[in-house]
Order: sequence, then C-alpha cells, then structure tokens
Amino acid sequence: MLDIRFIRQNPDAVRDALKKRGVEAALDEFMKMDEERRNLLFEAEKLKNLRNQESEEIARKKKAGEPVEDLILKMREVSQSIKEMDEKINSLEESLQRILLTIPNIPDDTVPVGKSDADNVEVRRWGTPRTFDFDFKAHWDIGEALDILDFNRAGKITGSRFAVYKGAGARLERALINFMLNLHVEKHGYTEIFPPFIVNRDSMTGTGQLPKFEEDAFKLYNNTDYFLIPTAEVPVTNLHREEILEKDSLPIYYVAYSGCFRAEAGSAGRDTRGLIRQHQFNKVELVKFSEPESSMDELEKLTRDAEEVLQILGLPYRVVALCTGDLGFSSAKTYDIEVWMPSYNRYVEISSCSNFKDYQARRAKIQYRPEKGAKPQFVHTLNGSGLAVGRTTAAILENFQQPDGSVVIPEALREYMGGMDKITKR
RNA sequence: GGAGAGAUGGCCGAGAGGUUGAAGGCGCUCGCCUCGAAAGCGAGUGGGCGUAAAUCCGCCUCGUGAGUUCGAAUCUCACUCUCUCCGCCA
Repeated sequence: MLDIRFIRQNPDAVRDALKKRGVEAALDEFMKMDEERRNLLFEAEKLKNLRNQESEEIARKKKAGEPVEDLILKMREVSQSIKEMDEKINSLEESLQRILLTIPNIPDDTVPVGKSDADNVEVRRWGTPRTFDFDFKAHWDIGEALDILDFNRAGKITGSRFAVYKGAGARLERALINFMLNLHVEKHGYTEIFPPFIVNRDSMTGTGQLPKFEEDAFKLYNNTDYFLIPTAEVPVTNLHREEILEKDSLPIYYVAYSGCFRAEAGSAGRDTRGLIRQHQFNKVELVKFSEPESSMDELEKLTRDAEEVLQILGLPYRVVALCTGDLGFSSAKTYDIEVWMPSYNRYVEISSCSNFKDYQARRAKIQYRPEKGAKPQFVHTLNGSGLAVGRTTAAILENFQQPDGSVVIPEALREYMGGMDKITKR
C-alpha cells in the first residue's frame, strides 16, 4: 500500500509509476475524495471538541446543582450531526481504502522500463546448459518411466495439475526440502519457521494477495474466511503484522518450508504437463525484514543465497531483473532466477526474489523504531524462493538424465537419499 | 461440541457511566548523587490522524464491530482470541 500522503503530494510521480507498469488508476477521483474526507474530518473534529468540552461542563454543573436541561438538549443535536458526518467520513474512507489496496507498488528507479517479460534484463549466468548426444526426455516422461512420478493417478485422486511422487521421487523431493532448509539455516543464518498453511483474510491482504487477486487463491468454506497459502511469504511476513520491532532485531532472516496452493486461474493450457505448474507444490521460502537503508543490499544477498542452491546442485541458471511491466503487484524490484530446463529449451523461473520496500509493511503495519524513543517507521520486507522444490526436482531429472534412462543424484543430496547416487528403474 | 472465566499501556495490575489516556508496581530513558555501579531522589515514558517538521493544541484509540447516552474502559448486543473443566481426536 502506498502512503496516502505521498500520493497527495506526488500525484504525478504515482501516475508515472503506474504508467510504467501499464496500469490505470482513478487517481483524480481518489484525490477528490481524499480532499472531501479531510474537510469533513476537520468539521467533525470541531464538533467533537465542542461535545467533549460541553460534556465536562454538564458534569460540573450537575455537581454544583445547576440546571443542565438546555445544554443536554443542545448537545443531543450536536451528537446527531457528528454521527451523520462520521458516517459520511467512514464511507469515504472505505472507498479510499478500497482504491488504495488496488494500487500496486512503485517500481524502484533501478528497475528496467518495459512492457512484458520480453523486456526483462539478464543480469548474469552461471553454468553451461548441457548438450545431449542422445534423445533426452522431459521430466514427466522420465518420472513416469522410472515410476517415481504419477500424474494419471493424481488426476484420479484429485484432478489436473496435481502429482503423486513415489519411491525415490518422493524421497528426492523430501531431500531437496531438507537440503535447502539446512543450507539456509546453517550457512546463511536464517531462522527456520514452520507456518500454518491456512491463513485469514487479513494476512492475505497484508502481503498483497487480496483484495485484487482473490480468484488466484483457494478459499476454504467452513464458515471461515480462510485461504490456503499460495506461498509461505504470507504466513511468515504476517508473523510480525501489527508489531513494532526492535531496531537491534533487524535484519530478521526467516526460512520456511511450506506447501503452496494456487488456483492458477487464467493459466489454462499453459505448462499442462509435468511439475512446472501445479495447484499444489512445495517451496522453501526466504523472508527478510530490514531497515530501509539496507533493503537493496539485502535483496542482492537474498538472491545470492537462493542462487547458491543451484550452484551446489550443479544446475545452470541465469538471473534476470524484471522490467516494470512484469513486476509483481507488491514488489518494488524483483530478480527472477531461471534454471535451465532442457525440455523447454530455455531458462524457466525457479525463484523470484523481491524487495517490497515499505509496501507490505504499511499494509500489514510492521514497524520498527530507528532509535530509542523515536517514532516507529515501516520496515522493508523482502522474500524469495530458495527454491521452488517441484521445479528443482524437474530440473534435476532433466539435466542429470542418462542415456539409459537413469538420473544421477547431485552429490550434495546423496546424504539425504540414504547414499543413493542414481535413480534407476527398479 | 458442552459448561465456565477472561481480554486495560513494554509487562503486571486497579478502575464498575462524568477533568481516567487511564491509579499503583515493574521495566525503560534522562538528570542528581558516586571514582564507578547499586540503592536513593527527581522528571519522563503507547499508537494513529490532523498540509512538511519540532513544540503546542485538537480528534481517535482500554480485543474488534455496532448500539444506548449530553457523556462509555465502565451499560447492551454480535464477533474474535485466550484460559479452565468435560467430550471427541492425529
């Protein structure tokens, strides 16, 4: 959420930022309502001041035994006016809030301007995509041939866009989760969180999934207003919703494994095969809370932390800076890490690392005190996948497949696989 | 699911319609004292909004939302959460 004062004072900057994103917002109407609200508020406050003073007067007179009937009658009318004005103010506030919640974040100055993912800028590459001297297969074919992935039965159990992992496949997924968590906890200094996979509406609003993207989320219908989390970002960022953090506690680094659930509305027909786009998938998520001054540095470090997973696994990847048109709703700056996926013959997103600056913090009211006794300020929040586990499994199957149909397990995962160095058909 | 109790400032805890934004204590900050510390003494100490900012001032805020009233932390209703007992349960 943007600061309403910032919009008031810099409407052109906001308009410009939205244009770069390719988004329209009813700013003129917004400014008008804001002014009306403030005028009404001023009038209402004058009346409230009168009411407070006269109420004390009544108390004083009553105690002294003086008559108060006239005053009470007069105040009855004042109270009625206050009530009417408050109702108008409230309805204006609701409208303003509704608009405010649908205005995306302002892109950082360093974000390349562009319309779509075609305008994203490659920042760096690591590793070299392997050239195959045999007829390589897509991971869904590898998985089914090795009897470690079963999409058909998942369709029977639930429906499309679900997968069953079996045997070494299930173990590989679990190994990756543990490997990633251990790396981030032990080497990068993150604190592990195991969050609820179901959250309430306030949490979804705090991180920006709601109100605008409700159709993307799975909603629970048991007389509750609960949602399945689309990412651990939601529960973990909301850990500190409506809190004032100690300066000394910053930066805070959290890492969380969670299942993730996405309706994938609007992506019908895309990535219909394999593990790339599922309604349910596993992810290890990195979340940071930082002081404003250091959040850009923290974004660089967070991205490197995520990259290291791919480096240790030996998977080629590249990092791209998302352009203004491709930037997520709440993000001020995002790097996508894309892993080489032979079946796609291109790099495929496996992590998205973002600095939200104070946008989520303002929505979720996450503050800190810059100094003892100072006014609280909004922290900056960041997060990134470290990594999407299902896509990592897919990348391992494809990049490390052998001519005989087996798949070599990366060295670093073997201790998590009971020493297994290769998945073969059994 | 049934029965009961509760939710007040960073924490503990009073308050039961009228200078109560809130006694008292703890904690914290600053000052005095001290070579220094402790103790003691004095002062201060939630958040939001009000065109930028400090001060002043005003409005709002005692779980959340509505209501009664000239006036609500105090009364009414709904909701949320916490605790205790019973039931059920991985």
